[in-house]
Amino acid sequence: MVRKKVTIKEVARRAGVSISTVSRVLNSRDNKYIREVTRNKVMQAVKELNYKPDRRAQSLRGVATKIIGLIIPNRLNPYFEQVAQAIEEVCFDEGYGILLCSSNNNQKRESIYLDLLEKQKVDGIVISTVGLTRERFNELISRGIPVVLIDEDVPGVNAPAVFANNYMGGCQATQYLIQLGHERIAFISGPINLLSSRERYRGYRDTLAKERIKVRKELFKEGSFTYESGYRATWELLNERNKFTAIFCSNDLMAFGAMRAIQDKGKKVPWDYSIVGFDDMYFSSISNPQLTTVAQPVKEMAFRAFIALKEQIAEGFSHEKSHQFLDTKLIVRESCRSLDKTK
Amino acid sequence: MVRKKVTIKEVARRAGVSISTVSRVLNSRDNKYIREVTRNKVMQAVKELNYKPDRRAQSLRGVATKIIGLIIPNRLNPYFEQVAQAIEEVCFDEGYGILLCSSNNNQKRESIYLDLLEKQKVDGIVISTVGLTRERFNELISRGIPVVLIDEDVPGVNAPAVFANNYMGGCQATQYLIQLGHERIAFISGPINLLSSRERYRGYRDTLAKERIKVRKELFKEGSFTYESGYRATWELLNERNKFTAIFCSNDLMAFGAMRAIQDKGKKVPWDYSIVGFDDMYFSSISNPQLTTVAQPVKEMAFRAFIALKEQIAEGFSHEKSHQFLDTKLIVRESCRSLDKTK
DNA sequence: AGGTATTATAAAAACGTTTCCTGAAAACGT
DNA sequence: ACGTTTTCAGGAAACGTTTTTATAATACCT
Repeated sequence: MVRKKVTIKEVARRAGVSISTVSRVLNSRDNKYIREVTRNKVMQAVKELNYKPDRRAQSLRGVATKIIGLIIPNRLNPYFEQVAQAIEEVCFDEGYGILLCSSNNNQKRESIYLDLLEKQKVDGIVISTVGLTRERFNELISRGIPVVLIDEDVPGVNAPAVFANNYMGGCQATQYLIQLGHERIAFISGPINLLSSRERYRGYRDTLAKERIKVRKELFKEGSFTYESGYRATWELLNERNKFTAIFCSNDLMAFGAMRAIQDKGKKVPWDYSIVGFDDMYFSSISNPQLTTVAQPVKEMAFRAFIALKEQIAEGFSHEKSHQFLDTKLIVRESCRSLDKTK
Repeated sequence: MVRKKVTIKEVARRAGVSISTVSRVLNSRDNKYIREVTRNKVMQAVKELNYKPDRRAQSLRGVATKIIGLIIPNRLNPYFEQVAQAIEEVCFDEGYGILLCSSNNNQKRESIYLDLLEKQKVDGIVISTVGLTRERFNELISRGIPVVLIDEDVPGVNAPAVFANNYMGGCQATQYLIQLGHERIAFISGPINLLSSRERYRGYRDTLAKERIKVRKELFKEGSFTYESGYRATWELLNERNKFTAIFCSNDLMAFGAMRAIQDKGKKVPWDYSIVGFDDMYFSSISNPQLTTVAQPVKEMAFRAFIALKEQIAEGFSHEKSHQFLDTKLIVRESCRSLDKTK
């Protein structure tokens, strides 16, 4: 039952022609030097045998692997799924496969995956890191592997990077809340070792300051981008009986945790507390209530990341550091209400 | 800046030893025929050069690729994400990489991905198909590629398969609803061309019949496993003014659509209508209300699928058809209520 | 000391491609 | 008829490994 593997040699034999001829027919750049009849014989044989060139062998000879590696921090967070999906979409069109790796927010694991991708000789890597060092990346890059950073920056890395303008998003959410009449706005942050977290927070602070609202540190909680951490942070906030009317959560998952905590306390969103999230993952549009949130331009990010990667692959690693910040956008849905009495 | 690629040859030269010696040291099965001092020299060189064997070259010589392909229908449905995550988990431990492909419920695309995986010479494929033919799979298998079916069966395919006992799940959900006092239970199905859909429906019918409750065909709707289709089906149900008190949705995503439709009609879950879903995806536990649903043993399925794949890889394709049905489990949460007056 | 095991290393073949180099045949110009 | 291009196809090297085979060096036996 184990049929013989069909190689280019088989094809050649069947077509009564040499290996090199088969190859030349297939990589038909210059098939002007091939007789129509030969071409047909070969194609015929290829078809009959259902021959598919072995990518490993091809790539050994220097052709691209047509695989890229994608490393994301977390599968449970649908936001990264969206990133992955978007990247897959653009890869599919170009015949690229994706070696998908989720680091589970674990640096060790991320590093192991990096090794795996290197061994597999992927054409390039796009990564949303959870905090690997500049050195680790530059080392990789110096070994000739194209890398592009997405979503999370690592200052000093010699690679293009594309992310959402997290600062802008922080501003937008805060501004919106203020505009609705909120002044006591709690902030639940992501891990502060991540630049993206800090940027969102900076947006929040600056906007508050701009509007001459005091930044209260008792209204700040650090979470870890998980549902549970959002729940916990909100629960604490609620128990500490600090006065606040709104929470700005650094991502949607935590926002859901916050909503649940509020509900478990017998309060209602948005009547008692307004919530805004960050990411705009799919569930934010179908949850109850639907979540007002800051959307990241995921598709655009994925597209740009892929382009940047291809550029590097093609140009033999020019590695000019090009950072691209993409605009975020506030998506107003149901989880916030206006405090304006007149309304 | 483009440093020379480090190959086994470099290592050999640096260690002052032949290529074969390096290889033998590394694949140290029989390194009893290697002098301690040589071993050290080689290891030293490997370390200094940070040498990592090229997987393409290795696998050309017959070693495993250490990549498996995973094809799922749909990225938007977190259920499949969970499957993917579970499989990734077991792969990671064994050093396998996963080429993740989502077919987007498109057979053409699924087939293209199958080709891609074949070209990449993955060690095996686990696939949740959206309806490719028996022939397509058997052809693939006859070419020596281990395949295991997961989640959705294709009768007549010469490969092991593992899925949840969908029939059982259908029974459990229906039984539960009946037990709560519901008799008019609507059913929103997945695509009926999928066996898993039909099995769930069969469970529903049989349970109704067993309890001597009439199966009303006006309470049946076919959806497509998407949120939108669940919304639409429910909306129709509601507009047709058929009397019913509960809906059994063939997956959670449609259940969310149903809940929204009900809410948009000004009704409440579970007060006006009880809902039960199928899959138990992550969001079902954090939604509002939390969804009562039939859980599939995703981790167990993934584990078994991987084991089955490895067996095939190791045993050179025995291909005895081994179907494994795993038990489903009803997870009671907040989306159903009892109609029992006394309660 | 001479022969044979044993141990340690190197050389070479193979995996499936692509591509460079070479050469034959046809076409062309005179 | 002969030389020169042009068109077509095959041979062989190369990619980076592993593995088989061969060879060299040592140890062991008598």
